[in-house]
Amino acid sequence: MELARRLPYGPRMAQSPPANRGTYAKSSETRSLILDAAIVAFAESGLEGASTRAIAAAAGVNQPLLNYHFGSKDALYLECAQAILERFADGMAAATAPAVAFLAQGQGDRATAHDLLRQLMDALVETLVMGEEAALWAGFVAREMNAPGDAFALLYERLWQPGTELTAQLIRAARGSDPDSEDARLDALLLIANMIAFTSGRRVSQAIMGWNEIGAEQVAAVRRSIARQVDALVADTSREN
Amino acid sequence: MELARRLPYGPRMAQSPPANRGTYAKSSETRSLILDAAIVAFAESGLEGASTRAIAAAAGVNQPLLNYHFGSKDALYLECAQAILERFADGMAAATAPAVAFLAQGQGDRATAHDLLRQLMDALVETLVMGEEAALWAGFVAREMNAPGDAFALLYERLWQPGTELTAQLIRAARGSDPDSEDARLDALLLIANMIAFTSGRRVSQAIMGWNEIGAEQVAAVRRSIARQVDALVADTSREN
DNA sequence: TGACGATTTGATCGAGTGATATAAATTGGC
DNA sequence: GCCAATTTATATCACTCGATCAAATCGTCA
Repeated sequence: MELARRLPYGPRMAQSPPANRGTYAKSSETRSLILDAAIVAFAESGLEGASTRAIAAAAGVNQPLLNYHFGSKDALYLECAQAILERFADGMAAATAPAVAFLAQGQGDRATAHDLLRQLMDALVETLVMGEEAALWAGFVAREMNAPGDAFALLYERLWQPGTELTAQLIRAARGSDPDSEDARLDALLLIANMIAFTSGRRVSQAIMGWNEIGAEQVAAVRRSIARQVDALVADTSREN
Repeated sequence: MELARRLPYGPRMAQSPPANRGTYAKSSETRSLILDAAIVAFAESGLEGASTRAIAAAAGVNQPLLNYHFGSKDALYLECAQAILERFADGMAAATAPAVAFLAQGQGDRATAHDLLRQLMDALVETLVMGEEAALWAGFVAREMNAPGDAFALLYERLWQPGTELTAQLIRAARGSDPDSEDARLDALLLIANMIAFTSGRRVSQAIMGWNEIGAEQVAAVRRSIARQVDALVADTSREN
């Protein structure tokens, strides 16, 4: 896990010739072509279900090119995970940055924390439920969560852990409760888990709701339901049952 | 889908000798041995990831025996889905039966509906979060939800659709709201989605909560959090935002 | 333009897959 | 004990898989 951060492209260098890649213009273009196709394939079929030949065909290139550029199928899979992490973080930056800044400055008033929490969840719904390619990312992430593979440690450290921690701290700040409260962490987990209904469970949920598409109207409905949960979560300052 | 119900063992009969199986006692025993091993293997590795040789080895039998009993790998996979459905339904019967009876008798008071809803969710948490083999079922179901395969239609008709419908009707009854309310269905979906945090997401959640095990104490915490959600859900009778 | 390395290709290797065939051994109900 | 159902052992088929290699192509720079 720590090794993965220090040597993100490590395994490939060890066995492949391209030491100074990027000199040629077309090379990096082909690389991202393969990467995009691989993300789709891995998200839809998993590491074992997606064949390198199918990925190559989808990318419009030859099969040995995958190993030339990425060293191995496993290394390509890892780079897909990293690319997904980066793209997701970019899409959420507008909502996470203010929240992080707020928490960093120590004590703030509870109303602001409540607002930031609601905005964070709104952004999450907007990104995951509305965005089309985010549905692919969710498929990838859901597989790795269900059956841990090579990318599990990476996703845990850079996605699940910081995501739930940020949410939990906002909940605590909005409640004005103990900053070590374990309840807030559990509530954050369950709150975020709601998203799965419309990410990896999109097909099922869409069928059950009878929605032909998931457009602005549907996203608004989901957002309302989540917002109501957030309000109930924060309002409940007495934590004994 | 309709065909699947009328001919649950159809595809096998067409190509395999055992027309009158079940005559011998040991035969059915071996069958369930294979079935149990297959459920574990499919849940952990998926349809493509689990090989028939590995399943046979885990069951302690020969590989050709799988096809002798089930006709094909796909048919075995389908029977696993059916077995999971039955076992899950058995485990939930104590909670679903009163709810179904209550709803069948037309109008009941809202407090009773609220109670039944809470008991239904309690049973769901108890079965899915506490039960060990339920974690396997969840892995199987999560895969099929994320990437629909041969068992999708079966799971939809016998698990997701009736499950969310029952929950939604209880929510409506507890609220005293319009029995056609779309909001209740959406709320039911998100409520049930919470479970995923501790089924297919069990590993992640356990690490984040810092729980060494998921025992009675942990299940109680989850149950409290869910119960609070149910209360907030029902209390909110004004449905405009 | 020619040279040389980076990139891309076609062909192939060994391993593993699901399914089937065959023959023999074992089992259990009648 | 008969006889069919079940199980084992072994071998094989046709196929797909990831990975590798030599050769062809491409792009940059001398």
